[in-house]
Amino acid sequence: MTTKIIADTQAAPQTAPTRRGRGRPQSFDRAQALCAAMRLFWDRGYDGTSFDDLTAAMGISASSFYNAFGSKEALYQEAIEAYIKLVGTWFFTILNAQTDTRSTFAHLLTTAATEFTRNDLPTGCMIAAAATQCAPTQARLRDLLATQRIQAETALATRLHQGIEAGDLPPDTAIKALATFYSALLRGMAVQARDGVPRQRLQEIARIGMQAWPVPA
Amino acid sequence: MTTKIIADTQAAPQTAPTRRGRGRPQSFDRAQALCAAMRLFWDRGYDGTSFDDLTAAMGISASSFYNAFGSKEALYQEAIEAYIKLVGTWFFTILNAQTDTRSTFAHLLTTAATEFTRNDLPTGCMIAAAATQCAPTQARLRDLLATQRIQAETALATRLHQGIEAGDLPPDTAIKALATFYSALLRGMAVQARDGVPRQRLQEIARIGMQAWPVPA
DNA sequence: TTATTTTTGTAGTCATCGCTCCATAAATCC
DNA sequence: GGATTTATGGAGCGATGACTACAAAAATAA
Repeated sequence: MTTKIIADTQAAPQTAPTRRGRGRPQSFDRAQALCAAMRLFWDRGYDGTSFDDLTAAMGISASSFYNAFGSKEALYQEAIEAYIKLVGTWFFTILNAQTDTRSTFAHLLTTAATEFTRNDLPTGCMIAAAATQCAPTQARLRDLLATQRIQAETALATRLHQGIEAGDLPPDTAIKALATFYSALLRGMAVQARDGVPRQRLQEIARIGMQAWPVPA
Repeated sequence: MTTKIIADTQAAPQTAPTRRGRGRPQSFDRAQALCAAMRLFWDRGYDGTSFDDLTAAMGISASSFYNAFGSKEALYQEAIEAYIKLVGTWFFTILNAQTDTRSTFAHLLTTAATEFTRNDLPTGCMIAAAATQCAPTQARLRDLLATQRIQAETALATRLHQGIEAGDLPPDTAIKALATFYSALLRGMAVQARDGVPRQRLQEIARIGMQAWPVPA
């Protein structure tokens, strides 16, 4: 149901320009199948999602799966990208909005509280705490996730830097530390959300988190 | 090496009163084997740790394994308990120390920064972000971990309540919210630690986290 | 129509998973 | 010593994991 919400709104334009090649046409909507896989990975993690789970949720056979996505790991990578592009839009939208830095971060935290507790999607964040503990054979996966987390944190730091340039923040603000702090808080909120903490309590975390905002000297 | 540090210091007294029963005696140190399993689970998670990994690290055979621990899941539960008892001591020690509430929480955060980045143990926390994404068949495990996380948060709330009674905190302090906030922050710090964030940066998070401490009205 | 290209359905394959069976070893109790 | 009890070693089991082989199907190109 909600797979459709995302797939329809965002993937439709991608589905349209499907070049009609030479062979037999695909019998399924690739974007929709990817979205179903994303939701499954999001909810159960990489190890917790079996091949059969995936093909069942995507509604395709094993051969179609490998023909279209290559491998379980490749699909996971695509699912992460899809998550960032389709679900994580709010994060980058807020960071790029034309508001003062403090308001931007306040908005980021409160929106995280609502986004992490949507009832039409799995709770929490697909990336925030994923693959932090895994087998050595899955080092590639762990590094992939860690890299995504670092990128999000870097985006926070970049926005703080812009804040200094705009005069929103004192020039001697410890940007990196502040970015790491809010990054950690967001990840913690994601874990809470997965444990079933209700939206209102996450909003409280957001409120208190903004108390740590640096005061002008 | 560090397995011994923990096993020797804490498990020795437990090893001593091993009742010499009737049958053939165990050929291995149960506490030490449990500690080895704990470290493995801590580093790789439940799914990421295979049965063969465990028996190899514990230095025992499959039959000894099942005779002594019952099953992989039962061992994991024991490993969690051992973690709390052996590794997580600092948490409860600090909460029970006779200092003012603010200093207690500051100490908690800075100690977390150091404990999460010990070089003789896996980084981060074994419980903080474990099993938040897993298969439906592992619901028992996920609930176990979530319960442990809730208990830690409850311990924080209890300490805050004592702070009000001691006059450290205003009576109208939002205890639950504050506990949830610091709980989330600690979990986020644990994820950072597993991503390789150095101790100094975690200390920065701790410092900023204390800026959110409620100011007396 | 025929050839070519790509996808699909079905039926497997091979490795690993957690776990078990059972005869034997090593202790205590009588 | 003999009986009893508990632990160990070694071989193997059934289920599930991700993945593959191959022929048939469905499109386009010549």
